[in-house]
Parts: sequence; C-alpha cells; structure tokens
Amino acid sequence: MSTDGRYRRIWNQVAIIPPGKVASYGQIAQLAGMPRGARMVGRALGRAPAELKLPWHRVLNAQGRIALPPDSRGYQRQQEQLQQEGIEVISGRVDLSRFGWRPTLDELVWGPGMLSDSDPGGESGA
DNA sequence: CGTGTGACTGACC
DNA sequence: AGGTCAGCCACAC
Repeated sequence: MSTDGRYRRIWNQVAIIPPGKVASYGQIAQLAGMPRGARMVGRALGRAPAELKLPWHRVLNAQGRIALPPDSRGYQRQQEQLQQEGIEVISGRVDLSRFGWRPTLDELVWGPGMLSDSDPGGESGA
C-alpha cells in the first residue's frame, strides 16, 4: 500500500462530507481505515490536488476547532467557507453536537467509491 | 538511516 | 478550562 493510496482514501472521505456538516481529522482517518491517522489527514489535505475541489474546510480537530494557525490565511478562509454553508463558527470553533457529520451506511457504501471509483490496483480485500 | 516536526488525539493532571 | 505526554506516520534534514 502506497502513501498515495492512503491519501486517496482520505480524499474520498473528505469529498463525501455533506455541505453544512463537519468532520474531525480523526473521524476521517477512521473512515479511511486509519484509526490513528489523524495527522496524516492533515498532511493529505495539504497534498490534495486543487482540481479535486475537496471541501477541506469541513475538517476540524476533535474539539471542533480550526486546526490552522489563527493568524493564517487558511484559517480565515476556512472559517468564512464554513459560515458560508450555514455552519455557526464562534471564535474558530464549531459545535460538533450540532454540525458534526454522522455518516450513514448509505453514504459509506454508496460514497465516491463504488462504480467509477478510481481503483487501478484494487485493494487486497473487501 | 536517525531525528525532529506537525492542518491530530486521547489520557492525565 | 488549560498544559503535558506519548502514540501516530509521512517528510525534511
């Protein structure tokens, strides 16, 4: 399994976060099959090709807080895009109990993967 | 190839 | 509520 392959699974998960909802790095990591890969999610987002148009702003830390440096450009952009979707952001923080994404079985099964999933190599299982 | 780092997290204090 | 620590793993040196 290549690093790129893991990143792709992460990107896939981020891509299916519905508008108006947010997920944590750890949550995305878990959905991607990497229970302790929270840090890798952040790295993957940084490496994500722009053309994927990933809703990266919907990814917050376990506290519902924006993980980027408060004085950074990305921080401001993320907060702005979240509010743009109707997500209430207070002091760079979102109430996960209200806006946290609760993935449904359908979303997990019928997500980006499925018919036209770009999976050249094919996983060794499933 | 060893070390330090970080868009993280959970456990402790 | 905040600070420290140890895991985590790809990456830069």
